[in-house]
Amino acid sequence: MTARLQEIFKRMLARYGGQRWWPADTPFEVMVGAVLTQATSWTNVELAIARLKDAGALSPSAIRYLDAAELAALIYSSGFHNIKARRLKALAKFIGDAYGDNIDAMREADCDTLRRELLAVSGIGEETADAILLYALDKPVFVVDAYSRRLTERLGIAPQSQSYGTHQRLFTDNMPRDHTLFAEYHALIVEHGKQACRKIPKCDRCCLRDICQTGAAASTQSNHPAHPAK
DNA sequence: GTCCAGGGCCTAC
DNA sequence: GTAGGCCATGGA
Repeated sequence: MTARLQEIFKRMLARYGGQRWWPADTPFEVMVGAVLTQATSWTNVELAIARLKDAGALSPSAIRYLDAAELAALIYSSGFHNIKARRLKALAKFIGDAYGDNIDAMREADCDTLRRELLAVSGIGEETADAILLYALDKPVFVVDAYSRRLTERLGIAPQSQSYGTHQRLFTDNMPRDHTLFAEYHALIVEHGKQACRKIPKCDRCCLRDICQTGAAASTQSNHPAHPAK
């Protein structure tokens, strides 16, 4: 499995180049983006982050200070604005209460402990917590999302229905525990998903088409159904 | 007009 | 424990 995962990484890197995620100026901006992108396309999130920046609201204290309705208005474009406003305030409160708004202190904290703390924050689930740990705090955790589930299912590596932890261990147990590698791998999976895995005709240009179980190549060789909707 | 997007929470069963 | 509903906008 290790060699297979490395081959997949190598091909995507050659095809798409280094992604150098996450697109943000500060670790806290990464955290905000991780919450806002829940079930939302990144373009909508960018609009919301730009408005938060303009309002000078991209710090834990500013988020705490803002009225929930004001915050919801600023992040309107990201969808679920009322819920996400509550989630951002809960996250900002946690950072203030537990770490005194000191992001460096969070970075130095024990990874497992911090993950448990983040999961206890309302609105932070496993994927969001891991995105924060990996991209904002340089912790070596792998982010499992819809893209990685879709990819591993199509490559016949793992069924999409696997639990989050099982899916995550597929990568963490078979790859060097390096946050830079995990960040790049996940970013490449997302880029690959956007460019090559969403529409069947694009499979012709997919760098993984010869090992894909459900792609165009596979479906022309058998009666295998084309890509599942999600 | 319809579908989907870099989830998570809550409720019912 | 798990399936389903809900939260919601913007782009394709």
